[in-house]
Amino acid sequence: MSAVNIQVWAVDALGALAHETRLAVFRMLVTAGPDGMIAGTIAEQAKVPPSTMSHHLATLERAGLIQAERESRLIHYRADYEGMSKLLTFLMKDCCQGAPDMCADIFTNLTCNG
Amino acid sequence: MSAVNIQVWAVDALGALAHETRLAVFRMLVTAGPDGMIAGTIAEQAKVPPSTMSHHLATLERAGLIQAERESRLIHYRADYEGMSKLLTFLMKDCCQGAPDMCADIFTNLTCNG
DNA sequence: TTCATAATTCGATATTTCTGGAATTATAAA
DNA sequence: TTTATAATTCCAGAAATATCGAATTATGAA
Repeated sequence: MSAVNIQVWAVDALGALAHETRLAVFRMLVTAGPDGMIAGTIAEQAKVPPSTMSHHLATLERAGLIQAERESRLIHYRADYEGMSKLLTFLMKDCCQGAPDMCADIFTNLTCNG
Repeated sequence: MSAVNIQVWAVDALGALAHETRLAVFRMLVTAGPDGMIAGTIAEQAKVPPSTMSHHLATLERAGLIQAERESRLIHYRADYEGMSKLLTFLMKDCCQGAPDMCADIFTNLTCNG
């Protein structure tokens, strides 16, 4: 996941998020924090059949945006903060180069309390 | 573009970027700065036929990530910094809520000179 | 073992997206 | 008006994604 061209990976990660259900799930897991959520609960909350959700979760996991961990019969999914961070960093790098003004604007608007 | 649910728009914007050629074009335009680039040049640089590129440019424009402006026979495309900023802000909002630690990390790593 | 539960993988269809040559539109020069 | 250039839109086939019931795997309890 790290030897390959980062842009190729970014396309994958963006594609994983470019879906109504998957984006909702990802946001759900990010706000759920480190404990994450159980597969079944995720499917239920998103109102999607388990088998469909399983595909979506696999897509997000392959893209390095979430992580799975089995605990007996349940599987916990949690956001992969490193992947998330990597994607955001990648997206921002170029603006900084090409349009530092706007980059500054973004930083101004983005505080954890705003 | 602003009355509709922002998550719906985000899915669209992410989808627009989730393509090797389109992501490359978008980055090209971001680094090109406010002058932007001409459609033909973009197609040439990306090694893609004009008609194919036209579709991709339209996709990015519909998603609010780039803007087009005709100047006689040429059409200039430039990055839409507002759209970009909106997308990044949207993606970050949740992490701040769910994982302020990581959010802080991202901010630390992201400076226009790093 | 046998049964029950949680989740995934299989398989087959439906839908969406991608691609690029041909035709068309927009603009300007001869 | 005629010709040329830049770009888009049309169209149709190819490729990739999405969906979800049924079958399967993994785990634990009776």
